Amino acid sequence: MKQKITIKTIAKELGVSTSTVSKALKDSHEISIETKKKIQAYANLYNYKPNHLALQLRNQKTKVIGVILPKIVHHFFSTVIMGIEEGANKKGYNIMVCFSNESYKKEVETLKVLSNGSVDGIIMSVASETLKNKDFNHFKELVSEEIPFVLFDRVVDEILCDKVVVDDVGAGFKATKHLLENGRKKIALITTPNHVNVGALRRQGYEKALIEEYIKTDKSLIVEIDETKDIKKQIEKVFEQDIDAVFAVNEIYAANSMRIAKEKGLSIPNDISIIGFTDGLISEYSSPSITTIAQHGFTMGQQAIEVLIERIEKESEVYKPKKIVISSDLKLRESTKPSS
Amino acid sequence: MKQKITIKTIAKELGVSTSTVSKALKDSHEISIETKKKIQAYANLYNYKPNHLALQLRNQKTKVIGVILPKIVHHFFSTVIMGIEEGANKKGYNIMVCFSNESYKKEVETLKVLSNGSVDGIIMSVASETLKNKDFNHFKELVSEEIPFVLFDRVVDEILCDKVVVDDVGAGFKATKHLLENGRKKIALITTPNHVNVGALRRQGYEKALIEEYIKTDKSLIVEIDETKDIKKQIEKVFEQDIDAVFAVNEIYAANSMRIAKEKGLSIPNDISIIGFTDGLISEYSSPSITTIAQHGFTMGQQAIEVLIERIEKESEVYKPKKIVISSDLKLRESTKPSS
DNA sequence: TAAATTCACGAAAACGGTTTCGTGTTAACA
DNA sequence: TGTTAACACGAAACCGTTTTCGTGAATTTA
Repeated sequence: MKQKITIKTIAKELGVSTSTVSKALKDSHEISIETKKKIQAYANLYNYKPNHLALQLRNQKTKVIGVILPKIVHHFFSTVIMGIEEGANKKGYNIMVCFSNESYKKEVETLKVLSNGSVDGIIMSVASETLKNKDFNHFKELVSEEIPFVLFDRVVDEILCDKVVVDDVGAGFKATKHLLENGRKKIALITTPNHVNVGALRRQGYEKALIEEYIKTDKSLIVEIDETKDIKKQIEKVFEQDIDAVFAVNEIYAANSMRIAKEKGLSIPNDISIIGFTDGLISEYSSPSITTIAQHGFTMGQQAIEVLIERIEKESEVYKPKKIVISSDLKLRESTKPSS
Repeated sequence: MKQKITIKTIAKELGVSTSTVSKALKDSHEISIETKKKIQAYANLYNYKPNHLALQLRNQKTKVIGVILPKIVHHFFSTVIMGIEEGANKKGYNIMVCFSNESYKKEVETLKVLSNGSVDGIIMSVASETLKNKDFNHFKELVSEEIPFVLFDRVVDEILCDKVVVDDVGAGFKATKHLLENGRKKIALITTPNHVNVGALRRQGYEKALIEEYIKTDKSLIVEIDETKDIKKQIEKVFEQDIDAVFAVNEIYAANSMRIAKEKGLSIPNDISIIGFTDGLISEYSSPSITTIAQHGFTMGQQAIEVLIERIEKESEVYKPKKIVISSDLKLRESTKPSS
């Protein structure tokens, strides 16, 4: 890289001190107009840009927010990023995005890198492996260092920090209720293993809705997908039973379910109804289009960055962690019949 | 944030100089074993972490790569990010991701922020508005400052920097050829406005394939989508003509085309064949699934970060910009008949 | 025993800025 | 004419770290 022009260069070249240059560039009243003009002209000519690193070191802040996501090729998470980025930019922050790839080890490493002063605060969603291990020491350490820190979507309750989540229980309830109102009785649930808490919560909502209708949960209707194996095959099993609806906790499971239903010659939504989660492109563009729970990722991102920046900029106050719950909506499409 | 422990604190507390502490922590032979033990124990106890900002300032490098994308809620771009991130991490770099949101102004601003020393190099894909304006001064400036810089996918030829692109002409040719081999004659092309160069190149491939079969390009079969308006409506127009195939330059256009075809009662791939671009989830999960050109975003990301880091780390060499062309594959699925 | 080495550590500069606190010169005032 | 205030600028400290170059004491060598 080309040698950058610094305040020192300007000072030497113009025969003044660095303080004078610094003040002149800030248009300080301490400096005479001629000197300012001369310095500013020179700076402009050589395209002087203040070195951010030096400023960061002096100000003890970076104006950068670290974001750690389990994955990115994923509609929900990329929407959240958008929300975070928009909010961050508005307040003059940039974001540094990293991925854990659902791995505990990578999550720990990434967190270590980010927490050494590279960022002013961190927003993250927990890797599934971490949720499974239940090893949260890296989070505890972060909290004890008092680094501003917010968790979203996949959060861990025992960590005292700000959190932004969707009302997963409510969403699961809404989805199931809608199917019941369609007259469905044998509703399959395609979900994640129970350690992924959002999956567990959506399941609670599912069960709650069934109980309200005096239907006993039938464990054989519940499939916990192991993502390391063939997803479609796992879902196919539940189709061997006599089911009339599917509630899938994400788009991929919903899309797979629909494909299986079609292959079995079932008509959607006449013979079987399908509801997904995450209002992504698959749900929108498949045919029939899929009724889903819209998670409002963008809003989540916005909320997360908002509380984080507040935490960063008003670090005086007593620390009382906030939990923000974003409500989710049922987005009706063609894969379910409208409730009667 | 809690007051961080620094080398100075340790030095003062232990009654030695900062140089001694620094050396002790690096296990230098200059320091006696007892002193080293004492210092290391203390550092460990108080969980000392070297301040990255100070290191960056001293070393004049950040080990951070800036990435600017036009958008993120997009299968191709998020795949590229994955590739970049993986490659960067391997070499000890982190990535700072920003978005231009297809806006010229935001692109310029973001570039300015990143080029003040916050990053060691930049990878980006150009915003569509910039391509339309044809105002590339911000890139020229970057190049003149000799900041390592690579463009991918949406590149601009006149800028002298490393580039990673897919063989768009070849891809367009392949797709069209495949349709022709299926016996299709009236192939609609759903593309972007011509200023988006990837669109223009794919169109060249399309035209080339037609010429080889002595078919004259029929302008009425080509739709240049204006994304600020309703996409579906624009595509519907071309369906008023008697067409037997659609080549869409991205997933969304392909999905929309399929939906329209279905609504018109056309059977896919019997009455009409459809080919998309970008091998994303929509193509995979729609039914029928969509034959597409796979762009290998992950590979592109890997290649981009590889040449960038090479540029950063061997800045001695003479600057001879590289252009890496990634070949793309036709991924056959249900929306076209296999070639006979 | 004098000279040369080795050892263990510290002082200071450097990275690129900002900011506080002088200070010498000139102009205004009494 | 002496005092004061305003003006325009510079010296130096600071942010946290690394690294070069000393340096005094202890040890080895001649």
